[in-house]
Amino acid sequence: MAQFTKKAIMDAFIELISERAFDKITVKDIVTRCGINRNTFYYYFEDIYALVDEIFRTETQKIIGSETDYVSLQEAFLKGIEFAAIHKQAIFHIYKSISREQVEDYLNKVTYNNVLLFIKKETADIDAPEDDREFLAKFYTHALVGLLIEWLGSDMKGEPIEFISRLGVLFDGNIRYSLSKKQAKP
Amino acid sequence: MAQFTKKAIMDAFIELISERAFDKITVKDIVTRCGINRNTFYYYFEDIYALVDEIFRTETQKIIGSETDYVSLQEAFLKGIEFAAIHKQAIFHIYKSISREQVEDYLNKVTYNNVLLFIKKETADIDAPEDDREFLAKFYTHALVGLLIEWLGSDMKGEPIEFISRLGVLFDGNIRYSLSKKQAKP
DNA sequence: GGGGAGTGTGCGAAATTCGCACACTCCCCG
DNA sequence: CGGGGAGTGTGCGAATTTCGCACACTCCCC
Repeated sequence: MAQFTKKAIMDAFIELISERAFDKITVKDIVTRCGINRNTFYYYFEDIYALVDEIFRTETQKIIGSETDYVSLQEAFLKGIEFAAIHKQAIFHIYKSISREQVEDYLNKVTYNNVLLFIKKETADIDAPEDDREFLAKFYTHALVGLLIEWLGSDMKGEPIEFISRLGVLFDGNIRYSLSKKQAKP
Repeated sequence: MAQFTKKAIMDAFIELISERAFDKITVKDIVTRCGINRNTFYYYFEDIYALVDEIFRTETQKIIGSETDYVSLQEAFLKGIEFAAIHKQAIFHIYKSISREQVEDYLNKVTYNNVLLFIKKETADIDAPEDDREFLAKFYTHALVGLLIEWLGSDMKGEPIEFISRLGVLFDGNIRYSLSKKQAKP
């Protein structure tokens, strides 16, 4: 019940997708790589898409569920972009050949969660409704993910660190200001 | 039949032994760490000593079986000692609390194999009996392993690279000389 | 239009993993 | 000294997982 096999299948796919495009990967390739029976694959996954789905879900969970306590949002994003840079090939292959939608959805979820967490921490002392924080988080999420997607589209040119430093000026002070300004209205 | 579980058990032990001494590690610790039933452990291993044994055997095989094609013997040993430095804690705990014999045996086998391989390559053109090459390999193996054991005993003080560079002068030219000298006798 | 490669499914058999129970040792503590 | 707790190793049978084999189906290429 420890399902090491399931993990092995997922790892094998992650390996393969960083080597070649999705349409060049068969179920047989996957099971051969981890030395198991083809039927065992189908025991765990309905098909190869279900596998990709599960990988996205668990990878997202790894980040969302980790409750990482970053000092700044920039730092958090740097980590994220570094991760993206390391898995450049894999992300690129998935993005190009499987599901742009899924990649965007993944980035949105992960980003939104981190942004919201950060905003809540930064503005804990300001008495504003939750809705406002969530709206603010959505705003920044779309901005960031949009930039990330562009970065993906341009074959990830440029260093992550530069990308991040440019974001700096947009964040510092802005979030607190946005929230308290709305609050001052009535 | 892919036995991912067995590997997980071995990995868990390697993790644990790098954290604390052998006599502080129970079977329960191991199975808890990889989330399996205690009986599953006994399905694969007779006891914890059999596990250690197997780990030594497979780790040895990884190196011996890899037929690594090093340019020089020094380079090969540097790799080995770097490996030892990385797994410092684990090797140290095993060496101190389980089986000095097993560690020495492990080092001897791995070292002998690498040395013999190197000697054969270096002296392929010299017409000497295999016995002579094997004797020469044993000689150098004991010398090197002795130094390694001393290094282990002294808590692995000093940088691996220094250790290796000192060996350099002992090797260059010496091996060919030793073998051809014997050959010139009759 | 036939063959090769890949997919997805349906078995039953084999292998693996699990939970539970038991006997045994060791060691600590009152 | 005696009991209790923690760890070990074993013996099941049940549950789960993995495998091998067979089959129907699609797609594509020659």
